[in-house]
Amino acid sequence: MHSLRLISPTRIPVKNAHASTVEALGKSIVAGQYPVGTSLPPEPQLCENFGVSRTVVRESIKSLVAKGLIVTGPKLGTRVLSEDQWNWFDPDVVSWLSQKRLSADFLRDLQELRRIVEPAAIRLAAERATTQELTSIEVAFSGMKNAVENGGDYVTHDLRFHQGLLQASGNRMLVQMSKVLGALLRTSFEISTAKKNGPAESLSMHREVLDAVIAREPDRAEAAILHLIDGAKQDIDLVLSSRRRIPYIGRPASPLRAL
Amino acid sequence: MHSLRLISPTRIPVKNAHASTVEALGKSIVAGQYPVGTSLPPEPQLCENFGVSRTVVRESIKSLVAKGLIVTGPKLGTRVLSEDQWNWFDPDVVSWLSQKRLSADFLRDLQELRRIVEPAAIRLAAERATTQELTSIEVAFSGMKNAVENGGDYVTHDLRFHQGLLQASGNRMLVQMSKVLGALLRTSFEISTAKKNGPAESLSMHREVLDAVIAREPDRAEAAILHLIDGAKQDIDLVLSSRRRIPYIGRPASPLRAL
DNA sequence: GCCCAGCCAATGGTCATACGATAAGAACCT
DNA sequence: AGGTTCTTATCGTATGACCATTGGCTGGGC
Repeated sequence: MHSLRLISPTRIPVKNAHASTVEALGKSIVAGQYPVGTSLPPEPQLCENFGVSRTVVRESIKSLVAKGLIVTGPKLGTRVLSEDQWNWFDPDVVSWLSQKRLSADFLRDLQELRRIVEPAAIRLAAERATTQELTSIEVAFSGMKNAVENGGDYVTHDLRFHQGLLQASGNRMLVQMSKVLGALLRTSFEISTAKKNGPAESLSMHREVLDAVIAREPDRAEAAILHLIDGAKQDIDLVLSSRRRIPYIGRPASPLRAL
Repeated sequence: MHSLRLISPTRIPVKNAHASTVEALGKSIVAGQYPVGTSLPPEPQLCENFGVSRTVVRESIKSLVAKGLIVTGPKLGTRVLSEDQWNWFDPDVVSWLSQKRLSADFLRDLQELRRIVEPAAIRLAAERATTQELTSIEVAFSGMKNAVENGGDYVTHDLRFHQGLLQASGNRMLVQMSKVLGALLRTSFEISTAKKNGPAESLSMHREVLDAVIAREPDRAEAAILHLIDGAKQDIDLVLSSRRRIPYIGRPASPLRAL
């Protein structure tokens, strides 16, 4: 049995039993493999499915309980809770959702949230951002600019830019949200990046946002970010309407690439 | 055996080993008993402290890991993560925070979040609330009114009122947030309720909010809720400034009662 | 004296087994 | 048919053993 473990040549994908079990179970649940209200297979069955001991299965289940996905109890088994009980701000849950169930609903909710949170956050940032935080955002912008001019990973720097803004709001709740919004941002960035001149076009808008924050002008900063957000919304809506439903998509890295 | 169940008037205190261990550990951590970066006592020690088996301790730890409070590793021990890694939207974490560490920072962040989220949510609610959702809010309002006139639990109905509004926004993220904002709402309600005529005064403001939503007038609804929120903020600020620091408070049910 | 390599032990990670506790559903009695 | 008891599947808890990882110690070499 031990020899099996040595077979895998790559080092990274080998996560410990607990982590991979949590991920596998979590993804199956958010993907809808076990409908809400039904029970997962009993523990011994799961042990067999995943090839791990009951200890690992149980600890994994406890992790998912902590994230609000399921409840457990003697005789009632491991029940999937209704979606509004899930912890929609847990980074893992959101990550699984955006990988396994990138539905129009989910994107709409996220888009709406972004339009609420980011403008408010940027107002705060324009008032309280430290020079250090501003520098960090400036660096992200340079990365974006460089990616446009010389080619490179635009999306990553774009993400850093927006997360830097939320960070600069100085509100821990908003910072936490940046982790969640990352899922949406990545998706919308990939859509708009796919458009011709997408990055080049958005680059100037980002510059405007950053300038306004540096100038400590909340109103201007808010207007600029709204401009950016609504542009992204248009891109997403366009894609969503062209395909009636986008229920389940498997590709982790770039879920909407196919569109 | 059945008779035993009838004895206890309160349902809560009887919890299983896992739940109470998670709660005890979680509260100690958010209370700052184990400073960020340090390690908790090793598992055998915790077993002894809580009088449970290693199984329970380990599963509890996994739950806290899932909430972002700690990380574990061989030889590392169980390390407390920095606060910005915590899941600030986990209902348990927020509940522990508001019970064990009701700091001015925490209240300020929550207050800020509320002022961002609730007005936006109410705009959405004014546009999309179903008659059923409106009825549920109306019921909550009746409860508040009744509490003012005949005495009773004002705060609970006040909470239902606001959570009903977020629910009516039709956005799952905002609904999730209502669970978190509950912590702030409860606190601020208790402060303003303590004021003379507090409830009576706020009752008419709530009426105004609800009327605007029913009339489907987002602008009016937003203005009304802002009025309400800023009133609450004043109350909180007043209390906070009268006492320079409110670092740690133990009373779970009504943390600021003493003020 | 300083630095690096290699060993060591502390601690979490995993496994196996046994038994207790609970509640859904069946069987039973009235 | 209705309620009550019983059965039993399933999770909850406990125990003991061993594996795996990693920080720190130890010792040797430069």
